Amino acid sequence: MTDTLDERSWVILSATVTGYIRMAAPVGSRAVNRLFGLSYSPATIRNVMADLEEIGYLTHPHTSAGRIPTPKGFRYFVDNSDFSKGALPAGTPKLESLLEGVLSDASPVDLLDVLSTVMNLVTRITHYTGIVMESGVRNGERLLSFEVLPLTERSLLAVLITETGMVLKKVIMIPEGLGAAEVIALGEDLNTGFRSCTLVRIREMLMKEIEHLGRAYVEFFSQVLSVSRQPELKLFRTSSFTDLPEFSSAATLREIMVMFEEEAALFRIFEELVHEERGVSVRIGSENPLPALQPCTLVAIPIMNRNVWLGSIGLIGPVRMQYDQVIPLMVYLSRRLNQWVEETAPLLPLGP
Amino acid sequence: MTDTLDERSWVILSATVTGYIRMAAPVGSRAVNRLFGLSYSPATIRNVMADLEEIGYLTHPHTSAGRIPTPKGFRYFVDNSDFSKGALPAGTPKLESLLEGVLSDASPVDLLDVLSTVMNLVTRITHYTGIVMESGVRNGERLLSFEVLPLTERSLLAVLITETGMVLKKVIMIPEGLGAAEVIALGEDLNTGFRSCTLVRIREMLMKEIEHLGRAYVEFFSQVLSVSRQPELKLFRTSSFTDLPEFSSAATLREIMVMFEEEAALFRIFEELVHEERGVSVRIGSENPLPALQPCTLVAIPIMNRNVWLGSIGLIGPVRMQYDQVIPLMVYLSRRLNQWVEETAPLLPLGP
DNA sequence: GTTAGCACTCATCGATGAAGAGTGCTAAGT
DNA sequence: ACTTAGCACTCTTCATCGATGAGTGCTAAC
Repeated sequence: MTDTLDERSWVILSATVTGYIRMAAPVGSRAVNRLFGLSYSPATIRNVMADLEEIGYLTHPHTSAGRIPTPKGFRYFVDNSDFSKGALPAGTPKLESLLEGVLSDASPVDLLDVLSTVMNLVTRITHYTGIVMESGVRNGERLLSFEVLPLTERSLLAVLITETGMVLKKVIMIPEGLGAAEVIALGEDLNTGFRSCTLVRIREMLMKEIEHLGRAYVEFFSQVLSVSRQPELKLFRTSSFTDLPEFSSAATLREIMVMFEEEAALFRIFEELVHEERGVSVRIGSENPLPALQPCTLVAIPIMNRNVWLGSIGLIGPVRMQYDQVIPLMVYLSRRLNQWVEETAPLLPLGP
Repeated sequence: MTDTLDERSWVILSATVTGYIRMAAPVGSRAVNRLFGLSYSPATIRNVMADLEEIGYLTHPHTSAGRIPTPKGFRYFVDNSDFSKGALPAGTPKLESLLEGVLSDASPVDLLDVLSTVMNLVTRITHYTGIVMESGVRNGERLLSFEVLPLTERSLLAVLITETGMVLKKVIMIPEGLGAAEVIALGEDLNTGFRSCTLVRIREMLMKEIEHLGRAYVEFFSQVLSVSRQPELKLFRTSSFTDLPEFSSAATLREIMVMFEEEAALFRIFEELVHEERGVSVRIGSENPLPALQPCTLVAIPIMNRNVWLGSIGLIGPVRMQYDQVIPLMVYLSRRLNQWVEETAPLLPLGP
């Protein structure tokens, strides 16, 4: 499958892909010849293109049109290009200095905010849609503080803070047969008793305790146990697709918009990517699971702190994405953000 | 301006508007006559329509087309219709029971979540775009708890909880010349000293104190003072516009998508609406400030607790919105949600 | 093995014209 | 005086047609 192309074929494939990225339209033999000043004549290029089409790297919308790279063609292009010295998108130096500013007085405790700010900037530069995701509850985290506060006559507010600064809150109805003061005292016991235990461990221990206690206590504890935190997802510049000719029809735009509303599906994608790759993931066209993502490329990186997944950021654009700019940019972001997290984040647990 | 129409004109205006809402296309005299079984002949209707056009309630895309209501026409229609006994949209009974379920075991402490759940349901029924907004810091709120917790060697986490259950958190760098323990003790003083003072008051008092204290202390306090909370905004089913013929062009869709990314502008709109009206606000077409909102109608209600604005919810749809369904629905939601908040919310402050 | 030449294909675009919906006016009806 | 039927007229929509031009694939010459 992954045949290695000879030099000439590679040059022509590469030129076709680059041309298509630039023009957003099928590129013909003549265009490849002229645009890239190749020494091969259009006729030769045509022959090579026909070969490339046979291996499945290029297609033909119709007889008299130029060639379009297939996802497979893009994949070969991405895998075999050396982007390391590629020019970052215009505005990157500015981004870098802004990024340093953002990171210097922020803490990973506010990860979602920081990543949002970053992707906001990034989408301004790249003109693709940005995604920021923060993973949900991380059960391995340790308890930093647990507090129960009076809210109304019948309810209390339980606030649970983990060592990474995650704040979980939950309104607790005062169980029948218990007074507010009693419940608060109970909360204080919990706070002192379980401090710096992991959340899973606390749950386990509470489960055991529950048997020995009365009904009312059980009710209180089970309410406490249900404190959780949903993963969060934010999108930036979803309107970027409206600028692209291949998404100029209302129908395709509709597909995209509907897809962006399926937060659960998007979340799953990032979850899967994290299990597969730790660096920059590139999913081109049909490599994406969602139908609506098939005309798109997703470039994503996870944000990790010592093997614990905190969240991810990604860019979604057309298949003819400016890989030469986006990939180096994401490599850079991955390195910088993960370094920042490791350096400034509160300690994370080692075991589960 | 607000001429009162005679019976016949009103019937015909009303039929035209209703017809246009239903057909999404200019409606002609014949259609009005047939569709609504009016006793006036097409010719008469034509005459009346010409009159209505002269007063500015209807327009003409071109000579041989039917009539379209102007925003002014819609406004008259909305103001003079009695929607009170109008049928709620299909699925409303189900919504009501779901709503009761949601409200029964939720607290206004999680207002954003609750409103999000509600609007998620509502947008499923109405097929319009939903907006949920939670207002930001409410300085009049009283302090319920303030806690400083160790996070890393050089930083602490300050967690501030207000009486409405809002949790504000902020990472505080340990000021030079102070130890972590000292800072934590300082936080505890603050907690006991200022409990149940309003946030503004606390800020005022801290400002005064600051003068008497050393550099390091000042630094700590000023970090604490900067704790704040941004307003939040969520959109639901923005793709609803893709189903409407009047937004079927990619260009108009683009406008809509870009507008929905302008969170600040949307926020401002809700802020202004709250100052103007306490019930259901209806902004039709050109009555909206944003250019991109001109082909839209916004129906919004604020969520209040004793004159304190907690947030808003709204529906955005085409100008030819199903007012007869949406308005009663929003009236109902306004009543039910505000009642719920007043009944179950933690006490809110009276003065500033 | 490479390239020039040429016939052929096919999408795009503008012009043309028929169809159809709806108006506005006039004149007749009540 | 108000209402309605009739009819010419307007203007959009849609399909058809043909010209245009880009680009290919093949063949034959280099």
